[in-house]
Amino acid sequence: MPAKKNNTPVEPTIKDIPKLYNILTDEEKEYLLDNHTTIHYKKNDIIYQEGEKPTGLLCLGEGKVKIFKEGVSRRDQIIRMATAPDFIGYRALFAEEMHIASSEVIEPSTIFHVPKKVIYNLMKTNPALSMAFIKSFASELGFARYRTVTLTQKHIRGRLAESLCVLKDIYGFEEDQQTLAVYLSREDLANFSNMTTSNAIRTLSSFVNEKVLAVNGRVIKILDSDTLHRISRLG
Amino acid sequence: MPAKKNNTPVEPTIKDIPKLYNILTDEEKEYLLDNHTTIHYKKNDIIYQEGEKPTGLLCLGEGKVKIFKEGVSRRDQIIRMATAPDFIGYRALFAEEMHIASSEVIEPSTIFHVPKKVIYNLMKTNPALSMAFIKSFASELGFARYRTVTLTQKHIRGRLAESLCVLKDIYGFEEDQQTLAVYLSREDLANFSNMTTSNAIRTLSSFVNEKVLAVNGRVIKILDSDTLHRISRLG
DNA sequence: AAATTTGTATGTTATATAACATAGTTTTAT
DNA sequence: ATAAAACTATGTTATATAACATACAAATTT
Repeated sequence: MPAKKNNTPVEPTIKDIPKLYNILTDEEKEYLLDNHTTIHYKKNDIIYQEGEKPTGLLCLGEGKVKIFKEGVSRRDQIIRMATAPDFIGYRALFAEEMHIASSEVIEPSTIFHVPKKVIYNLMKTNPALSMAFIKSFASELGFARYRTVTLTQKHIRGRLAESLCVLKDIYGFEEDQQTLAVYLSREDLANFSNMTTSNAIRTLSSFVNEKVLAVNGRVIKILDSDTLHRISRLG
Repeated sequence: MPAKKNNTPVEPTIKDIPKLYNILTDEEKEYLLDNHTTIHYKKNDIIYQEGEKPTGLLCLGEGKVKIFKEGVSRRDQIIRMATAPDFIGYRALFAEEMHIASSEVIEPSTIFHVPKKVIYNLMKTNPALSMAFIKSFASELGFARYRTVTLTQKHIRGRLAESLCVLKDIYGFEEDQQTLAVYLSREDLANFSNMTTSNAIRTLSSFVNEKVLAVNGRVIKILDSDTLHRISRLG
């Protein structure tokens, strides 16, 4: 196993997905441990693609992935940024539909694949597990609706500011408590904020001029969090 | 009980919510029948408002309601149009959050209120019920994401055309197989399509000129469904 | 190391749509 | 019945943002 540059000490296991593992009985835990596979992905790998059929529950044990939908005229829209220990691709699984979005790795990731049959069996015996998925769905749906309104109604500055706040909530800061702990291209930032890449670059630059951010390549420091939130709030 | 002008013959009961009632055991059915209330609403009534705390599961037994979020600058956005026998307000219930949207009656409606405790008890004993909610959530989340992309990326004509197609899917046609079986103000149509009222009126007029629609007040006839779908698809 | 590709930066122009204005029409309230 | 309010219609103007263009920088490939 290669040495890690970050401070994650050990290889993650499916035990690191608490909202799945922790609510199981000992017997169920054993069943899960015996019936899942671990897959490692490197940056830019595609985990699944729009139109494919889900085969099981995917749990992000480590890493960062983006989930995006192909837009009307080839302009992608990032609908979700996931982090460990999130479930991914489970909407299509439970809806019994094809994936309506694709999933691409942003940072080297470890994924646990629990076959559909296995997860359904667990849900039959454990009501708390179903409840956990219901909770996940309810909160994702809330977020999706909130975003629909803001992405359609806020102006560019508000949208980008909001996206940065959301990224901060999801990934947090590095040790300096300023640097966003996710490193996206301007294009990804644009696709997450519903704007063109040019406008993401431009707006980022004006935030730097206004001393709200400091930007160096993909490294974004939030210097004035209050102002950033205010810009986001006012639209 | 007043005579009905439409062909719904009888007062609905909670037995008319199949995805809830039909999956229960006899014992559970009795428990549900004994532990819910029926509320009648008239047009323009508010069922619940953004910020309120849900107290139970609401099932729309009859009628039509709109669910909308207050936008950034007082511009409402209709995020869902519901019809019997839909669940409403259940996202906030299961997320254990305040409502993030408001619900207003479009057509006289009958709603069954199942106290939170009761629905949770039923879910504990009946895994199929949880599964039904998971399915509901998964399909709503899919729709929400699809709409986020189209409302942000399609042009006005495409957005309005899509909204009309969606309304057709939800409410269907009247007996003539042409007239949309829901009668919305231009403002509601606009708020459902992410545009100003003026632009909804204007675009509706151009669809009439193009013989795609026939419009008389709030009565909308879809004359050329293929073209309408094409306009929606091309954005 | 050179060449190619990909990403970033910034200026200019075009355009879709909001904002505003006015008026006619229908519905609701007094 | 009349007044008031809400809704619909259409024309004009303003503006936010996309589209396009060019250049430079960084990363990747040969």
